[in-house]
Amino acid sequence: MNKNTTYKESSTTSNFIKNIIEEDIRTNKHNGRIHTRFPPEPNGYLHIGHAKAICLTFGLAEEYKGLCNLRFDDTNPTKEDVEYVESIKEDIHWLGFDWGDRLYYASDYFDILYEYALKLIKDGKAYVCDLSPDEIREYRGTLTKPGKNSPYRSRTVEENLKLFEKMKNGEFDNGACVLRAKIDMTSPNMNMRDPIMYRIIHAEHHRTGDKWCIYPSYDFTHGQCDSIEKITHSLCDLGFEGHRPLYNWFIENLEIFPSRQIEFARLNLSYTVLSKRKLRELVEGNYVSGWDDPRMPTLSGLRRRGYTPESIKDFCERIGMAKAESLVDIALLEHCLREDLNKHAPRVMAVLHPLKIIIDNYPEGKIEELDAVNNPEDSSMGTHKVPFSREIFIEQNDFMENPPKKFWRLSPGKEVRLRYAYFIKCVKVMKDNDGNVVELHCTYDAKTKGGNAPDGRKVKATLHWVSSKHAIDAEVRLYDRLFTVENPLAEQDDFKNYLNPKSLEVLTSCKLEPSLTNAKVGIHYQFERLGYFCMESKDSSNKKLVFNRTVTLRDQWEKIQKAQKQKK
RNA sequence: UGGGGUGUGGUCUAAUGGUAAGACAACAGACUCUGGAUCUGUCUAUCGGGGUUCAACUCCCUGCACCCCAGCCA
Repeated sequence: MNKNTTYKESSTTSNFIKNIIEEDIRTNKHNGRIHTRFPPEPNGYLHIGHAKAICLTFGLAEEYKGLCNLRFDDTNPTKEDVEYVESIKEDIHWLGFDWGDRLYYASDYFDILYEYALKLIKDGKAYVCDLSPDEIREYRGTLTKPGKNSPYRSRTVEENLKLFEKMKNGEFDNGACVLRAKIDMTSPNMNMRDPIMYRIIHAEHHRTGDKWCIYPSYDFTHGQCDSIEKITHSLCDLGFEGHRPLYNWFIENLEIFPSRQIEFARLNLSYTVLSKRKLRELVEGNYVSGWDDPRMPTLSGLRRRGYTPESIKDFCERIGMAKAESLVDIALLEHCLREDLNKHAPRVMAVLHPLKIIIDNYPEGKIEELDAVNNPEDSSMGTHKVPFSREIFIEQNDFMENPPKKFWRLSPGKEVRLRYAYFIKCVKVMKDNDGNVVELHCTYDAKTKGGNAPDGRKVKATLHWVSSKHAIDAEVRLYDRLFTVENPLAEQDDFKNYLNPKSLEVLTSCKLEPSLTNAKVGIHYQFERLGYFCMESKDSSNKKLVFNRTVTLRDQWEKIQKAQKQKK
């Protein structure tokens, strides 16, 4: 069996990057070695768009028995912070990937980069330019007009060497001059018009402290770091397509290991934004509670919301990998989540909008312990007990005094099943002075214990419930999509105008079945008939239980209702 | 109007000259002690126009549309 066949068997869907890799393996490029890297800048939190890149780079390494490095791209001390380094590491681990002993920083290579710069200067391929930022922009030309050479372009090697030395030694102020590559000011590719290699920034770096006051630009850093680490396939987003000629130029002129840059389309997700800048705007403007607000598409937000790493990885696999820009339906993410949670989440009963029921013919003071299945998808998860008594809560919307067509739940005179308990029939509706239903009186059929009638009669609906005397109180936070429109950034005005005002609804008088006393952060529950929920990791306490709704269950009834409304 | 990219059902992705496939969504039905899950079925696609070929999503020509590039950000 050849290698090719092996890989085809282990891979799921193919994509253009895997095709390239398999061709490289076939032709024995780099002796068949595959080495990728994930290169975040530590200036913000990772989001699900990064998860796509993480799954790609780490996933490819796993699939082709290669390696993937984690390398922080920390070339701009004014924008980066250690806080972000830690969160990024945590998020990658949470997703289930590991970089082993290959944790690197671009700043690890500042000395080598400096030597590289010296080499280009000595080869007459780089020069110190004293033009001001404005002048540089002016000399660069425009998209349709070629640029013109800087008057400093023809400085001698010796002069450049001396000036660059002075730059390094801190003899100039910020912005006084820069080191530029001498390429071609008339290139139709703006990136090749003598790009900046080094700029002066008198600032403390989170790793190198005050050792440097000149810092290499992205272009003069990234490819060389890839090369130093012998990265074979350097994957980045489409935004860097135009930088590839420059990436290659530095590698060729420095005569170093030829890493290959390949670009793919970044992820866009409907009803949210995936841009660090925009997310930061939401955080700093207090539109959300922080980077890890459960409504945020950040990995920390999704984690707190109750998303599982498995569901996110599955999603990243299913969206595929291509160069066409696209907007993925968030429904796919939710599908992956439900699929995972359905298989693994234990079922419990909770009433979010309680309506009290008194079962008139059930003995006062009597308590029964009923068996409830933990997960119908997985019998090995066993059962647990739920207490039943004369007074219970059901969901307010499980009762309607004047039910429309297809409403199968409780209404006056109608019989329904209480999950795992009995059939009950509504005999009386109690209202307050305003006509609101405040309490129901029902009767139960003792022969239907466990939920089946010996005479074989059927009921159309099964309701979840909680015994009022045993219920535990909790706050439940219901989340909905962050924005009201599919693509907030495509709107004419500010994307923040499309924030969903109902993205968070807090319910304070919810009733949970008593087994939830033992709930823990990190366990995902299904509240039957409602959705998947998890304990709030920051705000929940013994005094005040707080749960987050991760995602609702699919709801046919909601669809029917919408259809009925539209008919009217 | 310089350069670099991208166009496949409503959405995302396959097919690398040989039956246009899968997933999500939608719709219909079956089943169900969750109106969940599961199962079955249905709908809808190669940007346009030429050409090469027995055969084109694929190759050629030509239009069109959309995206990216003029930071001392990455």
